[in-house]
Amino acid sequence: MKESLRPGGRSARVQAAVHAAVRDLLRDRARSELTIPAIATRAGVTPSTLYRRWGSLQDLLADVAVERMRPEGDPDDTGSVRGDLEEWLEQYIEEMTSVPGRAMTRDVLGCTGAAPRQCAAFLRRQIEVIAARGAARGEPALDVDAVVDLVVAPVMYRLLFDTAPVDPAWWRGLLARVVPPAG
Amino acid sequence: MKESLRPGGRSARVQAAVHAAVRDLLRDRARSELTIPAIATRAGVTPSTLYRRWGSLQDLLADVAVERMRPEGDPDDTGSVRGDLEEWLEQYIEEMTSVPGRAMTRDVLGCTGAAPRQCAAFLRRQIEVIAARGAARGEPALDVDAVVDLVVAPVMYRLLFDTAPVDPAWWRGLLARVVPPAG
DNA sequence: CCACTAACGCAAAATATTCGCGTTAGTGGG
DNA sequence: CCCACTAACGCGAATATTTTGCGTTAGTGG
Repeated sequence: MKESLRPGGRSARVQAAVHAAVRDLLRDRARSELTIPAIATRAGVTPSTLYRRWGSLQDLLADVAVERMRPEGDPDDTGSVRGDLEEWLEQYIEEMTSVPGRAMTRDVLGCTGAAPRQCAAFLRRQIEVIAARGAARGEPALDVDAVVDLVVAPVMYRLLFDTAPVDPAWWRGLLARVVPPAG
Repeated sequence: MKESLRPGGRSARVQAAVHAAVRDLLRDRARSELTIPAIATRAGVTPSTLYRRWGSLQDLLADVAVERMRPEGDPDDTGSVRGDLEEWLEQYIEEMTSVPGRAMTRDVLGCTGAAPRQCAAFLRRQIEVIAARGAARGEPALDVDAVVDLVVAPVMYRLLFDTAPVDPAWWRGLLARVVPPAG
């Protein structure tokens, strides 16, 4: 994430070790035990390195969360825009409904940097890929803004402001408002 | 916020003093200077009181933010559901677009308690009031869920994930999807 | 191979957090 | 009104964390 002036060798190793340490501790230990000194010990570096490089635990967590939210590839191709969106949303919601998933989003929002914008960009990009594939197939144009505003945003709102699980019928209904069911 | 077992006298005074101290410091000082000891000094109490009662700075800030977001009264009555919503949204967005406004929402989301749910409840309640007034006037029923999902959620998404100002034409367009413009 | 310097390690100093214990002051019963 | 009870607070010691100065290490570019 950090556009380091010196991205090579040691810096990269330290960053990888720290990220791995955060992911490990985030899995094993309670959140209240997730402290900078603990992460530093696990990563084999001194705390001051983390303070200097990330500034605070919040910003470090946001950095790690952004990396975990970065898509590893394009959304699955199901043969139709509607199918692609449905598949992609289902996976996204499943990942983000879990307690650690919700925590990740909050970590992103709790930082001082550009993590939130980056995250939103990831989501939008995935939708754009789906839209582009649909266009190539000759399907009617997908309104990406509408998907963000009328589907992604309500889902995110639920995830952030409510602890209840997200009803599949509900978000499929949202999707149907933007993209008519295939077939 | 705290459903104290003993809400009277001293406890209430301490809470009021602490909330006031947070609001003051939040206005005067930079956010990085907003620390528990600083708040305690300003409020005239010892830090340990804050730690015992609120647990952490995050939870204290969330508590204060919830109080600031609690509506002070019903939305203005403009004579129509559409007008009420427009007026209410305009005020809400204006308040929340500012840097401290956005910070408030993030404070709410960064806590461990029920602040987010409480906040969402506030918003929903306001919309319900508008809906009830409309019903009493004989207007067509307002779908409160639709307002939350298709208007409030997208606005919140923008506020949280983007730093750009919110375009009035855009959110009025969202509103028009749910409530046709008043004739 | 060398000069340059970003990034790191280390340790001391400054701050923040936790905890035990005594005290204060709401609360409820007589 | 008075008293017993105890939640909530104050204080200070003990811990834990964050910050900072300075020497060292190791990428980077010539």
